Amino acid sequence: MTNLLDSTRERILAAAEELFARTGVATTSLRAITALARVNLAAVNYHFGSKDGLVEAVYRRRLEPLNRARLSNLEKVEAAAGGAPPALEDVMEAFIVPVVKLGQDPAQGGPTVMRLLGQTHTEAAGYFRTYFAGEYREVLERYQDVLARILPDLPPEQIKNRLAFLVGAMTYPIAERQLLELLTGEEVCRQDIDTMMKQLVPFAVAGFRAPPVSSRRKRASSTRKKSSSTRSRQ
Amino acid sequence: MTNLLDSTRERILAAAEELFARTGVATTSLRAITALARVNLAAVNYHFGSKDGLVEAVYRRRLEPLNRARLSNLEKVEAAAGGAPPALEDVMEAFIVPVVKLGQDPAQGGPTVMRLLGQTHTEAAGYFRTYFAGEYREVLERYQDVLARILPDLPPEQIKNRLAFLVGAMTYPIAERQLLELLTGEEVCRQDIDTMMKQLVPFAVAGFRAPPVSSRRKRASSTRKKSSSTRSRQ
DNA sequence: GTCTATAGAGGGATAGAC
DNA sequence: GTCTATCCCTCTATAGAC
Repeated sequence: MTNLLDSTRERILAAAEELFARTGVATTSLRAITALARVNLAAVNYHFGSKDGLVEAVYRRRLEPLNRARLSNLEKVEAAAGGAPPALEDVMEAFIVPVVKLGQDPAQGGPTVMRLLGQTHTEAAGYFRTYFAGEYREVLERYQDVLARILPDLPPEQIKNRLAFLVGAMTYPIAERQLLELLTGEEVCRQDIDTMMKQLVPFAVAGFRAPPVSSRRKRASSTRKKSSSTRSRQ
Repeated sequence: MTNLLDSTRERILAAAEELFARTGVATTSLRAITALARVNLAAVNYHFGSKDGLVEAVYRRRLEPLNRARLSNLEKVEAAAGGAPPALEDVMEAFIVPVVKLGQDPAQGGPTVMRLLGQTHTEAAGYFRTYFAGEYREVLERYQDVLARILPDLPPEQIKNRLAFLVGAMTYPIAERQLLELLTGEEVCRQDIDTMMKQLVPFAVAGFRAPPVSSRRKRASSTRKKSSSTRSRQ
């Protein structure tokens, strides 16, 4: 625990995070990392054992506080509600806001981290499924439980699915900001991620409040006329 | 155009798709691809020029029909509505259903393609931004226009953002099925992607119908009491 | 069009001096 | 803890025989 904020260890972590976020883990070499960090190549193996060890350290440094914040936020929301189910909007914010905070605070990584998080799921798969699954799973389970109390008519599987939708809706725009610039004409991304994530809250709240999908029939309830042409072609 | 479905070219495409989907483009070597395809290593460069050429061909083969279907579906929905704005649900289905179809039809790639699509945005970035941007951009713009007519009170930037949320909500669960298994206890993924995507429709419809977020204040309208504790910690 | 053989670059890791 | 030098591996791409 030699913690000069500028120690070799820290410089490596920062450089690796930067490059992983920019071009992905697989395409980033230790040579590129140590060059950017202005540190010797062998230092990575000394401090982290291997490239995999470094990758895990980079992700863990950000994911742990993120998930802790999500859990503690949820506890606070529940406490404030007494025994009653908390407001759905509060729960959504408890989940989403920690990501925004992470991206706003340069000390926690700032905007760079956001892209890193976006790559988490694709990239991380091979590297540290075990750690990742453990940490993340607890968060999802806790949120699932609370959501089940707020939305008693929504079957558990549909709660899980909608949580997956939420994670995707949050991750993708963060990760693919640059791509979205190309695709949508750049104004989208002039706004910061901050704004975007705040707009995600009402979107997600409304999505969760949508009526459950009945399992056998395909949405039979509404009174709209169905334009059958929609279904005819691939 | 030698089109025996089992030509060397096709075998390479199939093997590459399989491996890209499983472990990503960067970590998949031409050696692994040609071994799986039971084809000579040099064949890749003969048929596709380079690894990048192969990557582009693999993605293009799936993305082109997908986006064409989205556009033609949208046209049909608009035609069926006469001059009036079509139903929001029809538009969402026009966008989402082609992905489901793709995943259902083994001839179009089947379940494998779904993971490939999930990696599209992260992976594709470096390879063929140009092609990708052109093709995809048209789709997003057309949907944007229609959505703007359906939801005249929602500012264009918020329509764009919500489209990004939708793409993420669709992409992530598809791409990370295996990860979701670990995280949520496996029942989620016993259901097929088919079911999941159908559940995405009402989620997205409700999300788009959520009231616009006013730009200056942070959601001042609702009558709920706000538990300020949510905001206190990171 | 298909194959073998190999060039040539770049990767991760480590031994051993300091 | 830091550095140099190097080992050994895998990769993409290509030349040239068939």
